[in-house]
Amino acid sequence: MRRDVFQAIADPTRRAIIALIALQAMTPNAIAEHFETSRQAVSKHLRVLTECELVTQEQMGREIYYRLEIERMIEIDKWLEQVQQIWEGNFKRLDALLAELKQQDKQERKK
Amino acid sequence: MRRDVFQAIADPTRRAIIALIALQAMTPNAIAEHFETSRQAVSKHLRVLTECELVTQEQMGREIYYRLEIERMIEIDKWLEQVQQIWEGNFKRLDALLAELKQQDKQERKK
DNA sequence: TATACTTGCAACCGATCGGTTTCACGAACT
DNA sequence: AGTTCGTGAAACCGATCGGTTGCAAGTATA
Repeated sequence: MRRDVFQAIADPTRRAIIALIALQAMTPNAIAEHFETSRQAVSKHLRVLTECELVTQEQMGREIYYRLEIERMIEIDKWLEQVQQIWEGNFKRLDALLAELKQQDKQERKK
Repeated sequence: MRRDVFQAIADPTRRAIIALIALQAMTPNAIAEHFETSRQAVSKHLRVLTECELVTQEQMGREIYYRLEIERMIEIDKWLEQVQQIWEGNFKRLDALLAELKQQDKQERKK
C-alpha cells in the first residue's frame, strides 16, 4: 500500500517522532521512552513513516536505528509553494483587473 | 472543537479544494462541480477547513463564497523549517565531532 | 544451549473519517 | 404566496486509525 506523506504528518505523535529522529537516528525503544504510549504503538507509527519513505532502517546487532529521510519532506514544501504560487497569481490577475478597470474609467472620463 | 491544520491537509480532496479556491473564492456548488463526490461531502470538507481557519465564508445573497486564508498555512511551513533546522543542527554537530576526531588524530601523531 | 533483550506482526477494540441520504432553513424568482 | 435554488445539519454506514495485548523471530549473553 502506497502511503501519503501528508497523511504521515497528520498525527501529532508522528510529527514528534520525526522531530526527535531529526536530531539523531534512534531505536524504537529509545523513541518510545519519550512518549507515554507503548513501544508497539511507536512501532506502528514507524511502520507508517517507513511506508512513505520518510524514514529508513539500519540494523545494528539486535537494535534497529531509524533515520529521518528529510528529502521526502520536500513534497510537502512543493505543494505549499504551488498553492502559494496560485494564490499570488490570483493577486496578479486582480492587479490586472484593477488596471483594466482604471483604464476603462479613464476612457469613460474622456467621453 | 479545535482542528489541526496538518489533519486538514491530510485528505487529498481537501488539498484539491485548497488549490482550487487559492485561484479564486468559490461557492460550495461550484467547488463540487470539480469533483466526483456530492455537494454535501464538499460541504463537510469546507467545514473542516473552516474549523481550522484555513478558509473564511462570505455570504453573497443566497450564495456563500469560500476564500482561502493562506496565512494559516505558514504553520505547516514553520514546522517544516523547524525540523529542517534540527536536521541541519545535527549535521553541524557531526561536523564538530569530525573536527574533534581530526584534532585528536593530530595530537595522536605528535606523540 | 538456555535465557534475556529488541523488535515486528496479528488480532482485537473504540473512535474517528469520508461519504451518502434525507431533511430544514433562508434567499431569490414567478 | 408558492416554488425553486443554495446551503448546512443530522443520521447512518463501511473503512480506517491509533492504541493495547499477546505472540513469534532473531540477536546477544550466560
